[in-house]
Amino acid sequence: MTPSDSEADGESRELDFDRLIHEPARLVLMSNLYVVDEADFVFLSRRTGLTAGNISSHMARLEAAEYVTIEKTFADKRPRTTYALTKTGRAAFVTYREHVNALLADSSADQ
Amino acid sequence: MTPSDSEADGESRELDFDRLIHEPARLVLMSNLYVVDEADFVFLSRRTGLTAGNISSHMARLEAAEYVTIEKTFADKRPRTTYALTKTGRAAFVTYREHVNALLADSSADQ
DNA sequence: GGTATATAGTTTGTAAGACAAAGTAGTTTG
DNA sequence: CAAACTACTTTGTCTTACAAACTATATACC
Repeated sequence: MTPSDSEADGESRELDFDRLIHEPARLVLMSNLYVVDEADFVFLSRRTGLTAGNISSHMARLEAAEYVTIEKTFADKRPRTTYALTKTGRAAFVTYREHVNALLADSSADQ
Repeated sequence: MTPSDSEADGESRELDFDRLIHEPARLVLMSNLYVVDEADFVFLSRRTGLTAGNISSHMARLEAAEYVTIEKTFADKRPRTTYALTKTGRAAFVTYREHVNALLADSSADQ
């Protein structure tokens, strides 16, 4: 059987949501960025509890996908890295949220 | 920096949700199982579009975690594998859904 | 001045695991 | 009786998330 065989049915609960966002660490980072205009490294680190290495590498992947912009400046002679969602990133996040909600919505009809 | 440094702040958007459920394939399988009492292999295959191999291996992992039960019988001389959520699995799914909703909820306050 | 400590990150090594492809076991069809 | 189909399970590979190690600069201590 191949996955494309599923075209046959009309209303399958699909699993085609954005893996880049779905990954927990990035999901937390993106949901934090979504509610603000921008956030810096130290803030996100304190806020999420993610290690420095993970923030760095996950943000690099999000930047590669053009979901976030990374800006490096200096504040008080110290490096300061500021992250922000791009329009693409915002749109992708909204779409992702819709996918998740659609999947979880009808499972919360009962309870 | 270690992750435990984050204990300091009061209200961080945490990322401690159940990876076993979070994985897309398993999330789809579990959300399908959640709304019914039980479902068989063929039904889930058609419904989700997942390949046989993936259903098999993911269900094995869910069984190992005692989130689902796997029952093998014969129907019309053919093997028939039936899956169902356990109480533990149901509870874990509810908790997972709450975690996700909590994370995504305040990001949908604006829009 | 030099060396220890802190801050703000990036790079790297490894171990886990998701996926498709290949394999197994039995059944039906030509 | 062999080819094809059904209903799965096992295996091999490739990705990737994570922590640990590293880099670079700044400040504090002696």
